Amino acid sequence: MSEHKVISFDNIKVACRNCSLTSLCLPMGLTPEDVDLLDAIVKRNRPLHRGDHLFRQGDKFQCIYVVKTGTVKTFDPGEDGSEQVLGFHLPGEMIGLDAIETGIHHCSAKILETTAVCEIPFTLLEELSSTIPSLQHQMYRLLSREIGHDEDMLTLLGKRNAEERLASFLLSLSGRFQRRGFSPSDFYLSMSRHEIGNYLGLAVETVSRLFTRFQDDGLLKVERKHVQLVDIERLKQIQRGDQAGVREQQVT
Amino acid sequence: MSEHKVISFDNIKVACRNCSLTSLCLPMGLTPEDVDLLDAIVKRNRPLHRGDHLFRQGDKFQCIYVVKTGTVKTFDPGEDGSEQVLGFHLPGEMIGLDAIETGIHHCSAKILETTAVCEIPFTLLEELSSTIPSLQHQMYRLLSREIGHDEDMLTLLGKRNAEERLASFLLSLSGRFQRRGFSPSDFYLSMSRHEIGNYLGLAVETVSRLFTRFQDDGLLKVERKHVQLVDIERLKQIQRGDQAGVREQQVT
DNA sequence: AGATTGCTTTGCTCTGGATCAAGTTACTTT
DNA sequence: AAAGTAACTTGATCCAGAGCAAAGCAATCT
Repeated sequence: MSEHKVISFDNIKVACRNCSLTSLCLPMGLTPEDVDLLDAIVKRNRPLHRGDHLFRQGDKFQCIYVVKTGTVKTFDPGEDGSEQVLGFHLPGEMIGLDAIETGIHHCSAKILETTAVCEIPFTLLEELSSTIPSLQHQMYRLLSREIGHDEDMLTLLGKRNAEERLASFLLSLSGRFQRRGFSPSDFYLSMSRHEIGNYLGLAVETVSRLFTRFQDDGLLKVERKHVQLVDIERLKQIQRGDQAGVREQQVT
Repeated sequence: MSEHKVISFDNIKVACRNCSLTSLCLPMGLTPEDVDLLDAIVKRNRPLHRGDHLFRQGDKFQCIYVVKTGTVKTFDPGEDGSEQVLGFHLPGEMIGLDAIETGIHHCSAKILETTAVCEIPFTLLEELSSTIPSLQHQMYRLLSREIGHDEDMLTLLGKRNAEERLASFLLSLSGRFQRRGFSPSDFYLSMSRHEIGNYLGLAVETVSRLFTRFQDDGLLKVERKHVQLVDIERLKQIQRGDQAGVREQQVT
């Protein structure tokens, strides 16, 4: 019964230069000719479905992936199966950069909702980047950004409490949606409470309780996967640990 | 009274090709000629002293640094001064990769003990790397390694308990010392208990207590900064959460 | 030598979140 | 529609590790 009748992406001949993600994943300063060269090595595949693996830890590293639509989660499965979620990847975000060093995928990547990805053979990308300085530059920037982002996460896990972590998480999503032209205050979560907790180093129950509490305090509205951020300012205060946090006591 | 009479490194004309760190920081597959080119852009400075800043968060990013001798700690000072230690860098390790993206240093770097560093102007390195494919490749690998390492830290902070974290930390140092030709089981800590705790997301007191407990259990000997790992095997068990942990109960 | 300062250790108490244990609600499948 | 299953919520309890306070020790200064 694969009569899914999904929109086939095969016939969509949108080159990189026309891709709506250009400003997110492509180097600024590439000439149209350069973009065509890059475009030529990018493979566009049929959409993947929830639960599919983009790759698994231990797989040979061949390609860098860029999310076009949908969401992908990356995680370290752990010897004993005690999965650690490493990230949730939205359209325009790259996946697989941690595999360059060893040539073996260091984490696994799983589709959270119907997703289309671009696939870029790394060897070709690398060759191309040595002939196009601005592409090389962009690659360095992307890798560097990833490092910076991971460092932010280290601070989150090392220093922030549960409230601050969830607030940060929601604000991060909010900002990323906004940059993609979606509402920063009204969106759907494509990951489960369990996955959020895992990502933030919290138990599912804690995440659930915090959602309830944030809602009771008028910071947001949640219903299942649907979130509406009502008071972003106060969420930002919580994020930076601005004392008082939720349950703002009336300061006399 | 700058009559420090420190060993001047100015007259040490050790080129990269002769540097003992070659296998750690230089690309495999660079021809001797390539190494000379790289060598030409590397600046070698006089040693820095405990407490000196290599750079501060917010500084303009100009150079990548490589530790030659000594130890450097990187950290995010945090708005409110609630420092988060991001890493301890031993000889052969690179610093500053997270600044490429924005051109502004994302974290600060401080010297923990008298340290010599090589300074590589990034713009020159970047240019050079586009003419030497194997150098470019090595740069990608180094950046990727950093990402992989940060991801490992995320798992450490997100999933491991205090014992597992300290064991991991000690084993990481042990391995890195070994690769540099030093004893893997007998070394000095150049960072304080406070800094270790901060790095591992633990309170100083917890770190101190764990050292005591590990010692009581015959895993290691500590005296101030001096550590001797006595039972590395058991430390590895603890690291991977191999149940029983310390206080191995007699299993009848 | 004695005093000052800054780590580090140790004991005691407290708490944020984990864990355990039921429910509850929403999808799927039949 | 009923039944099953997976995700989520909520309540109750517990505990690893934080925080506080007070020594203990080294290293430096006077």
